[in-house]
Amino acid sequence: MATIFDVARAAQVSHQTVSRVLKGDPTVGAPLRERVEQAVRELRYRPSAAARALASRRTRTLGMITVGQPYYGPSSTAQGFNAAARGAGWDVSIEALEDPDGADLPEAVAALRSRDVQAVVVVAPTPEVRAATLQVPDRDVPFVMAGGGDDGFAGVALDQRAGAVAATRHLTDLGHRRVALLAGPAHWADAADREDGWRAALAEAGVEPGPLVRGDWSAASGAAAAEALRDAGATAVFCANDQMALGLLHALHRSGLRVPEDVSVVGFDDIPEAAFFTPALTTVGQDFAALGRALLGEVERLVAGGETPPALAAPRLVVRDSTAPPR
Amino acid sequence: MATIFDVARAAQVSHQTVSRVLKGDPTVGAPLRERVEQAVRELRYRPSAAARALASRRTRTLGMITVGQPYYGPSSTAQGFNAAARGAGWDVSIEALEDPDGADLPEAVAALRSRDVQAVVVVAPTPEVRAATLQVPDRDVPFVMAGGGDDGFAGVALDQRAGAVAATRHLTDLGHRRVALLAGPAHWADAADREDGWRAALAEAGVEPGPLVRGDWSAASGAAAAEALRDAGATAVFCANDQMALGLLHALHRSGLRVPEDVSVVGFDDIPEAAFFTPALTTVGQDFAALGRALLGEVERLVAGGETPPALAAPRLVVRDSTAPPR
DNA sequence: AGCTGGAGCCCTAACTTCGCA
DNA sequence: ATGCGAAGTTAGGGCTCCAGC
Repeated sequence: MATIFDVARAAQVSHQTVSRVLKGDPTVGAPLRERVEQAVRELRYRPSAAARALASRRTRTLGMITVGQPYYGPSSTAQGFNAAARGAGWDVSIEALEDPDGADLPEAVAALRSRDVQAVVVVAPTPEVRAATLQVPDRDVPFVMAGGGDDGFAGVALDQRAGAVAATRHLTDLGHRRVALLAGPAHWADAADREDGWRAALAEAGVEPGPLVRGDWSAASGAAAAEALRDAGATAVFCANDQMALGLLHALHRSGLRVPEDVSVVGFDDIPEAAFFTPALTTVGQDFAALGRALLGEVERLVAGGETPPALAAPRLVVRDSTAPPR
Repeated sequence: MATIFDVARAAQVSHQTVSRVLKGDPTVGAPLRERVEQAVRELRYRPSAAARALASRRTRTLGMITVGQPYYGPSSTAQGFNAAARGAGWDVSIEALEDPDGADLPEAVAALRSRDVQAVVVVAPTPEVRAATLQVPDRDVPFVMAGGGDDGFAGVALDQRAGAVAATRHLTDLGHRRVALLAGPAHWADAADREDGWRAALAEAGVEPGPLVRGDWSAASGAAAAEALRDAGATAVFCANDQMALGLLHALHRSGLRVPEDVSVVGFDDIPEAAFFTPALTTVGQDFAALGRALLGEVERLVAGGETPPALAAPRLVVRDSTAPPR
């Protein structure tokens, strides 16, 4: 590969001038700039990221840690973050954890650190991974959590609470007085926010909170919750994500209960498949790509001291066929 | 940060000895090795990846390009690849393309090249992205395609054809004589393999191929295909992925046809939700994590000249409730 | 065999020099 | 002289590799 000196020789300038042209320094005169740019093109010169990092002590690299199953939300968030980062000239180094308990987190963080990433973004952090992250010695770069910061972490999250309020209010507006929550796992920030919203909307409507059953985000856990929900006499169930709603729909169908005639069901996330559930799922749509971009905004704020990223749009209710007034 | 010289001083050896200990060189004597290891621990020394890359001209970094929607299969494959790569000491730099037509591919490849990645893995390459990849000038590192190589690319794929044969044979064994294919998009390697398997199994059973309708992997396209499939009188449909099967189930239900009584449906992939479709979907399970590991194996073979990775386990049929003998 | 020393990888940052109003 | 804009020069950054001892 050509080096910066080869380019300098070809353009008959010093290597420093080449460096200046590369970074768009305006103090380089037009004629020299031309010559350098042409030499770069002719030699197909690409600067070496390694040498740059070594000399400048900045790697222009961010670390991204993903956790758990490849669900739609986290995957979309990661993708949005990625695209935004590339657009801003960042390189993204990824570490996919296999263990939701975070057993492989130290190893992953070590790998990112030896890469000298300038910040780390954690997507879909389980409570265990959050805790493990706190244990990391010498956290000398910013960590940003997708899905809400706390415990001394920065974080960015969509307004889950507002989404949950919209979903629950939709049910009370339909006349439901026994509105259950099929919640996400305890200690997850996302799950807690959705639970808060559910409680708030019910309080506002003057309705006692219905039964609360906890799942683990999976369709299987949604199916497993069906019996308890039915026994508790819920006429409507707000599910903390679409997968659990799918499992619930499945189990209700099996037990002979009809949706929405016997029970109304609302999901959360609006995964692309939700419109094709049977019946089509009423759910809450979220803009994960925007969340990804916001994560990058927060990272840049922490790294370079930019301004606070603009607030994210609130999730919006998408009404389909799985909700109706109670009988 | 501590440098290798700091460690050398603390351990009273030369920096070169430290380097040897770090890479596990057996020519270092036990006492020195001890001293060095202790100094490393005490100083919390981590080698600088940038300096290493610069000096050794090897970055120990792989590029991964992902394309399109975050579907379960590709996401799982990416995750498996990632975990395997970290285990083998590779760093993975990721580029998520937003445009399935590959408009942002050159930019992504340029980013990876300036990072001096030693190989590039492309997950879920659309035909457009394959084509765009061929246009990349100076492809000086190996490119490995997940989902089958050709056009001068290396590739690793699960045996889609065998899976498709199993799915189709299951339907003919049940007595179906009019077995349709809800195919993936034209020109996708995966789609073609599944189509081949369908044809082969039908030929073997002495059954004329039923209608073939093409979708785009999405549930929406599966729903859109329902009418054409019904009009063609198919009693069974093999869908090239689970999402399209979901859309089909949904549309069939709406039009009053019952599954499996009126039509049998088989999917492909066995996404975690498939067991909770209504009815539970008979489908073909694939080990995406193994595919991810095999991708890494192929990369290492190309980079270091290792042995050919072992063959992947064949996909296996998972029979649930969406298939039955024709009436 | 077991260890040390120095050169070199490719850049950037800081300083220096040059030329001209 | 004075100052400033536009270039060049030098010194590392932290490691591996290749002689040497």
